[in-house]
Amino acid sequence: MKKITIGEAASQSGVKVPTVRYYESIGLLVAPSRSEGNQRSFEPADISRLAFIRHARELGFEIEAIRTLLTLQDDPHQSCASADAIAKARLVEVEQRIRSLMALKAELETMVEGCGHGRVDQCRVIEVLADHGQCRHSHH
Amino acid sequence: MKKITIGEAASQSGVKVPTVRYYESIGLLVAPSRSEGNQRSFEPADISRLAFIRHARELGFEIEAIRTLLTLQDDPHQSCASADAIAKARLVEVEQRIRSLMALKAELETMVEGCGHGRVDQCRVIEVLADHGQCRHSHH
DNA sequence: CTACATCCTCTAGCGACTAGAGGTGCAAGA
DNA sequence: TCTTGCACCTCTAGTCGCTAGAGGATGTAG
Repeated sequence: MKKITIGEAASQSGVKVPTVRYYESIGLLVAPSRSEGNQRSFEPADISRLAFIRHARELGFEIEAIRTLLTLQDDPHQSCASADAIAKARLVEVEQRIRSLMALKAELETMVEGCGHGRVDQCRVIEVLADHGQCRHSHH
Repeated sequence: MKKITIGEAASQSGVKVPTVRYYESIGLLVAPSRSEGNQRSFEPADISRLAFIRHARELGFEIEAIRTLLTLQDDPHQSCASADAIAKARLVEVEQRIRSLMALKAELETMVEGCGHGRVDQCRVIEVLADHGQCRHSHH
């Protein structure tokens, strides 16, 4: 077996070197074997696992959710109901976040459009911030 | 003058009590006078300031941006160009975040729809996570 | 053999709070 | 007046998911 250094594992998976060590430290990655000089020696499966983690992080899953997803992946005979539930929960979160950000966007646009670029005492940005009652959406 | 306790200031501004103390500790709020028994005694202007901060935080402005906005508010004769720039920058951030979340949403929907609710080895959720190449959008 | 990149561990820091310990102040009811 | 009990005080440490830096060891190319 060829030895994969942490640097190679990092560049191949797209996870940074300190982050790889961090994932090992929190038990998301099984501690790899070491070389004579105490350097980590990864295997191809570790790189897949790192790529999995990275992708899940990019999709906004939390570390604990990823931990669950990884244990599911490790035992392919289990029902995928948990994986499904985690993904669905994440979808709901994302949808809520989008709605909330759309409301924010509308608010910010009003602020920016209304700004006459004059002095602060006529500035709509400051004014709206100071008075929530001027918002069109009350629930952000 | 009537004395406003931290609890009243908190409930009237919608900022939590420990958060009010936190804002004072980082200098976002001028330290209020104290009662004989060393308890904070706020004034109405402090409540407006807290409400301003809260509103700005809800709109996603960072503390340092809020610090700038507050100094602008304190001096109404200044140009509001800075306030305008801060709000515009925040608007751009929000727009980017929305685009990114829309891509995520699409990805998550594909995952969830494709899940046959069977066993993990056929689960599309796990499969897509393991292989970024299956994504429709490469740039999340 | 000498550079120099990469690796190692460990601690501390980021932002914006939040939680808890351990103690004091104050107002209202018995 | 006393007591109950909530609200207040300070201080430290924890949250999440890394990231940065110190100070030293290892590995490789010329």
